[in-house]
Amino acid sequence: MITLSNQEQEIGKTQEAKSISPPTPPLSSSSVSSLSSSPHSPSAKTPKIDKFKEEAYDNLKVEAADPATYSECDNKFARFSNGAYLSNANFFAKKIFNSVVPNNQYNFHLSQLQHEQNFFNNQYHQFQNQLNRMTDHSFNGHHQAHKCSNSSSNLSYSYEHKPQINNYNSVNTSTKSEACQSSNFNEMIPLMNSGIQNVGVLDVDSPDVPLDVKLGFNEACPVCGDKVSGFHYGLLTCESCKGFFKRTVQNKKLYSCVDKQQCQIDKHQRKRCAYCRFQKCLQVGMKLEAVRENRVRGGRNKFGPLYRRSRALKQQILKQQNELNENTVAAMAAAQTEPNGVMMQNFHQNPLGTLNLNNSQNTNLSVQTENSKSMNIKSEPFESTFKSHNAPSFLSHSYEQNSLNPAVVAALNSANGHLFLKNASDIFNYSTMLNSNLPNASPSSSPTSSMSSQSSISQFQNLVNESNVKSLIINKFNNMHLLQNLVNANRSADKIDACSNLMEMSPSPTSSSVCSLENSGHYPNNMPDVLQKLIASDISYKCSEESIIESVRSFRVDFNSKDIAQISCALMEKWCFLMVDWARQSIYFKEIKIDDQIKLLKNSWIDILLLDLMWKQCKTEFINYESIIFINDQTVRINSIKNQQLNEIARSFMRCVGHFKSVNLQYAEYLALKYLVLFDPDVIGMSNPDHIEEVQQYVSTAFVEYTSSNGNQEKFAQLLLKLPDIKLIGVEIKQILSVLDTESFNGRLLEGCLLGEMLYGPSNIVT
DNA sequence: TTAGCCTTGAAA
DNA sequence: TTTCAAGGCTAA
Repeated sequence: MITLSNQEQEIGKTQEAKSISPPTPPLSSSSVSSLSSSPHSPSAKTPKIDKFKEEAYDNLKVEAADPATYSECDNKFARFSNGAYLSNANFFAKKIFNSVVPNNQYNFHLSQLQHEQNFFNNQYHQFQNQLNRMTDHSFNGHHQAHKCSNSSSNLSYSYEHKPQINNYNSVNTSTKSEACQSSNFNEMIPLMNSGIQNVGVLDVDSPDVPLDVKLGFNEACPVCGDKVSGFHYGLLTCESCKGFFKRTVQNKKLYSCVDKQQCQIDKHQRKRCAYCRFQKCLQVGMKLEAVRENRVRGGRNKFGPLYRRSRALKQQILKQQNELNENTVAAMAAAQTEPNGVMMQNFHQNPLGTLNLNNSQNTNLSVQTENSKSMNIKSEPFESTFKSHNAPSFLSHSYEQNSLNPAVVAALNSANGHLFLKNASDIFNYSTMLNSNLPNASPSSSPTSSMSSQSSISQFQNLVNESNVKSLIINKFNNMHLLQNLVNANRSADKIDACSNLMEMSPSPTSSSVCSLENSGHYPNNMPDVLQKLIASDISYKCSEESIIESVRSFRVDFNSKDIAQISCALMEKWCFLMVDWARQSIYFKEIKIDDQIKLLKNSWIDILLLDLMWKQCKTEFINYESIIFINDQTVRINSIKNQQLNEIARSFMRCVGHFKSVNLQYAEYLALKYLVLFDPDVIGMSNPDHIEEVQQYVSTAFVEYTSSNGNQEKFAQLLLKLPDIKLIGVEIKQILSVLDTESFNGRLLEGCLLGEMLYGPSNIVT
């Protein structure tokens, strides 16, 4: 039993930082402490913030499900005997989200710890950012003075039997400007890029190719860019970052940044700020739990499957690069025979890369893993990918033991939305202003509608109050300069014609109908240029999609089958490829750098899949909310899903669908939602986040303009409010996949798969 | 404190 | 037996 009393909180609060001067003063901007958390007392902060924090700390009580398994707990991490950690960020987040667990006692099943941690860390990061913004805006810079140490003082609790301080607070400010060259990101390049950007001339089988090149060890360290020396603490890093990470964790070091926690970390400047360096280590995915508490030397750790998967991917990539190179050479040779280089151009647009899914052509890749097992990847039939596993029944195994994640329920039911109402109402105001300024504003923007607008504000705020998470995500769109963009927006009149309402009159446009719309060039006369472009870009994908869907029709999802895990993952794998293929040919997206594409997709893949599936339901004229139509056109009754967690997810999913139906979600709006989800400028490590934000603004501006001009000024906000729900469903699904893979398949279910790479790559912490 | 090299030892 | 990711050592 671990109880945090007020007295103990005070212990944590009053301990003073012990700063040690760095060895090279001119370079150093960090101080280090091995004991304390914060040089600033809480009283130095603003009353409002303190009050909020007190509420968050109040009555915090943590109870391990099985005290015997609990081995260590300090002020930042509870460490359990199985090596799992639960950070105080999670405790904090649970409190913030007003956990539904009775009596504020949190019971943790060890198997859930790590999966919950990812979710809560993300929520915590977002909350911390909100807190910073709120403080910055509301208290005129008071917070700024303590910003670097605030992350320590926020969470300085201690526990009764081990009151030592150990701060691994992973709060971080997005370092948008620096290129984050994650090895795992690089791994995906050939998976998605069948163009010629990454062509390398490499004979994998040649004895002349050094082993390090074969295994990808010639890559840059994701932390500092130095040469990678091997897998260390979860991913490929250089020797120095390995050592730095080890020293920091083993010696429980505390760092602080004297600047803005945004120091650039590269090979030459990595010594300058230990705080930012360690934050970056965590950010790119180095694993605290890989540092051994007992310092036992030698042997291997539990990340074997992760490393195996990474290696298998590298092997696959090298092979693909090789094949791609052959294709490129062939295409270039062919292009030389064409007077105008037409073939080369076509190759760019629709290359016959190894993973081209624009048609139903099957691509078989045989990958030799390190243990010499031959593995079929991205091939058809998909059963072959998973056939070797004797899986226990999906329904009868681990998931039956796990109830719906209480934290997710808590997040949904949180009553703390008032903290962010300002942001939400800002969006509403934007929407209203836009509407009133539109040249073809709808009647609802007339003076008589202002009162209804006021009541709508209340309604809108009530909606926002439903969930903290909703507000957090809404806030991501808050800073978009919608009005300014609207003013600048080009609304081309030349594409408007009398057949304008054709698309809107079709609540369920089929691929063929959409194609015909595109071919005829007819769009609703109030449809902004940007949305027209989104549709036009989507057309080619949708036209080819039918053949792909046809190829997955053979998958029959039976929740009572013992092979449900394999089949479901195979279907999702295929679906992922479809989605990646869609993104690759999408306007705006195809123009950005491959590395950035990868990061964006890894950040939003599950949300995009969900939006696609929701749209599939919406297209159904007579929708049955008791059934879900899968991507393979199979209809599954929700009642037939006996697993409670999956059943709940399915119902949450259909509630979103119901909402979309009720507001009459249109094709263009569905596309706009996908783009808003995909183009997230807060994804860490983007080479040009400003451009991503710019695209997001284009789309959101057009979105607002369009819905407003259709007389529904609230629709944009209403649709936006569903994104957090979709995000949460995605989190749950990813959690299920992850637990299933690790617990039932020892990490082999998704090994070497795109799905696995999407799931397990370093998290893109959204700030 | 850093970072390159060495030793260790469980898993493959 | 080999591999390789841990921790240890130590010159800078």
